[in-house]
Amino acid sequence: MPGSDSARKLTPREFKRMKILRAAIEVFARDGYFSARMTDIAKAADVADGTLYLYFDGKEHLLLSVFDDALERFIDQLKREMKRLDDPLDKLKVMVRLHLEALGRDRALAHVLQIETRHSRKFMQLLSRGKLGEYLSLLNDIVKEGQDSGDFRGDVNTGLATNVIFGAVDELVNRWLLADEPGDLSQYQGPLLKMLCQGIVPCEFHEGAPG
Amino acid sequence: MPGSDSARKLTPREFKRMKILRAAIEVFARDGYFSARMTDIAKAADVADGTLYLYFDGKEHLLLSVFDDALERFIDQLKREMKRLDDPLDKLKVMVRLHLEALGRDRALAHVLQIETRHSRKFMQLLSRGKLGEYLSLLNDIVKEGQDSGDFRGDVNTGLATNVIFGAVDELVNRWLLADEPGDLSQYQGPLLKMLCQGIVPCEFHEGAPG
DNA sequence: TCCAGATGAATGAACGCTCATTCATAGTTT
DNA sequence: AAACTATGAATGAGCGTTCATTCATCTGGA
Repeated sequence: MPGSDSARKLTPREFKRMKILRAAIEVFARDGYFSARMTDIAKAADVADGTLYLYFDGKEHLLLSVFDDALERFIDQLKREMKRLDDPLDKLKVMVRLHLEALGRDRALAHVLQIETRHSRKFMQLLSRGKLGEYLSLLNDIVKEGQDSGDFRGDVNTGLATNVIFGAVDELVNRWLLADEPGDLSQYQGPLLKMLCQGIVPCEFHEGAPG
Repeated sequence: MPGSDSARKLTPREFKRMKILRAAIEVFARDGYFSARMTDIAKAADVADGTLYLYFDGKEHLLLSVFDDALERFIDQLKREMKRLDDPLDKLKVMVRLHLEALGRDRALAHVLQIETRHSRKFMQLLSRGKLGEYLSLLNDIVKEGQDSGDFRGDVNTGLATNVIFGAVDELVNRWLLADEPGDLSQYQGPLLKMLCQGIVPCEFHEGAPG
């Protein structure tokens, strides 16, 4: 179901573009970027091979478009939700929830975002400086805000904290992708946040910097 | 420098095998698995194309061998170090330190392990059930031991905690791989552990489960 | 309403290039 | 000279991309 995203009617061209993107997601997820064949994507989109090139510049551009399209949607949603909230911890909760929900809802997309777009360093760098960078920057802002307000510890490096949070969520999604019997991804939201907030060592044992 | 790993002399055959593995690491890291050409690996190993097939069953087997070889070495070292220690927190520290040091020492290897071996789900599943699974299992044991002894919180799911720790380390390595000006990877060991142990929220704010 | 002509989106067979792999030959050791 | 190891040019399958052709739709004159 392509359905209702921004509640606006799609032109025939936009509709076909989306059909191709959707097909690309399925095929990239099933076969992997390099093994996936343009012919198969065309077949899945119910479109001729050549048509792909009327909508996208080539295979690589198609993959990039999948990524950009998905992240743009997600970031827009995120920004909208953030406006309603003040408490940094609430913001963090919502961010993690949306992240897990968005990917939990669409395994194929999750696979493409998590695995297929990480092939070459060059490619990753492109992504990092684009939409992914924007996403990380949003997360970083939340952490910073929490530290400034005293809701979060001030004695951990902001960038490192951002890194740990993102890494934890990211890895959780990865493990869910590899699991034989997946279950609901967003069920981990609560426990994950608890661990990120409180750490693994009970308070009474906390000392200065370890190591 | 291939150098002194198990302090044993290598047969000529073992030596050439290692030379090929090393070359494969460099070329896979530089070009990515799919773009890398066997010819280039042969050239880098100073060996003819056909020779590769006297030592490995093909391109995919070569990538898998890089992974297995590196992880086997690492796991052996880890097990040796663990024997000397009792305190779970010390074990965790050492594990994180060795992880960061091993990859920090060899960027090309890090790149192959982090990026190139994650291409297809099928491939990842193979890895997860092999050496990578063994590594995760070691980490899981440490967390479990700490929880049983009361050194770590018992109220977080063991698997999830393992996941968060691994995800955090893994993502840290990823960001280091993408950085323009890398710096020393193991410098983050202390801060990373601190954050994993204490979380991001000060003790006085801790409550029951969030969400 | 009907039709001739114009438009450009869609098609898919064919092209051309890129490698992974092979194997006939050459070299080296015992 | 036999047995083992290495070589690297040749092979051929696979696949991204192109482009000559088709076809559905639109236009406007009768």
